[in-house]
Amino acid sequence: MFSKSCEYAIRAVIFICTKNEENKVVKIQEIAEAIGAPVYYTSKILQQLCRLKLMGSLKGQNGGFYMGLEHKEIRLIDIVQAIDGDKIFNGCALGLSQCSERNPCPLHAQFKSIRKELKEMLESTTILDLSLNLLKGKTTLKKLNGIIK
Amino acid sequence: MFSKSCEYAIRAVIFICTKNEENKVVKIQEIAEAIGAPVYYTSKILQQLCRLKLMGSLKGQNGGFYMGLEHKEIRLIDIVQAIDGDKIFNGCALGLSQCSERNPCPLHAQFKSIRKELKEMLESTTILDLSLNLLKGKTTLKKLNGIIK
DNA sequence: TTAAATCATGTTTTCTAAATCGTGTGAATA
DNA sequence: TATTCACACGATTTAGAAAACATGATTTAA
Ligand code: FES
Ligand code: FES
Repeated sequence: MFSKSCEYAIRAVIFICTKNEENKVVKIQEIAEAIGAPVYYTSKILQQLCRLKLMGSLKGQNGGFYMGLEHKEIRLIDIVQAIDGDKIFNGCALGLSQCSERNPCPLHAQFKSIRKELKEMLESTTILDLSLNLLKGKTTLKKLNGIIK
Repeated sequence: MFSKSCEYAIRAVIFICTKNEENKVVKIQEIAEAIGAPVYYTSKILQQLCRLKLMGSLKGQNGGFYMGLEHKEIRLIDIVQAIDGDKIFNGCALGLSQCSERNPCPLHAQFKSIRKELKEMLESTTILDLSLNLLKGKTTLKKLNGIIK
């Protein structure tokens, strides 16, 4: 569904968003630990999001990543598009070079409604929503035993 | 969504099914050409399906692959599970080691309904259905220009 | 009976996503 | 101003999926 990079990205922004309640920046070490992802790899992904202004960063001592007021409206679809592009929206379910109404693959009709539902979900869900549930302890970013792999 | 192997598998079985109308076995060369996939790779995938009795094969001259009466009821879900396992049904959207109701990730609730719809689609769709539409020319397994990539 | 055709199987190579490394740059603080 | 901390960025390495190869086994037809 999503690439590994995209999964890490989503997990990371949700986590950072929970910390932002306290108006703090979060160090990459802490982020990576919290979401169970490789440190260097995670930092690469977050830098990409920073370039696209989907989040912010501060260098130097007391530096880190943050999601401020200007990022409160970021939605899942923004993260997914930033990392995975829009292949999940216009890619063919059977791998034809492109999905088209004009030349549909045998699965096109059935796939269409699923993709629509997925898209609507990604468009309507904000990172903030997800982070609030995480704060309330309703959801988790790690398995209880701590192993994510 | 699906692995490349799985995409090839689905395209192949649909194609073979159309030929079965004429009660013929189809050579791997013809199959690979028709679905725009690498010959050796495709044969490996089909052999896997044969072992699981999801299709049949004949060796020797005039040999090839076929889908007979005993395979008329094969559904998309059978192919997908044979090749990709059931990670698309019990894998977590955010890559946690496992999807669970007990310890849901932040996307679990939203993802659940989409996965349900996908599963129902795969369960209810037979390869035969898809092949009939292909025969009628309503759908295609290749882009018109022949390039699938 | 022999040769050609075709699937079966194990091994090797290639390609790309994923992960790591090394060095640079900016900011805080002493 | 010097030192240290933390992100930025390009380059490299690793791992696993995808693709190709080589050889074996089985059937048909000449
Ligand atoms: S053409 Fe395959 S999903 Fe649209
Ligand atoms: S726990 Fe992530 S989708 Fe169910």
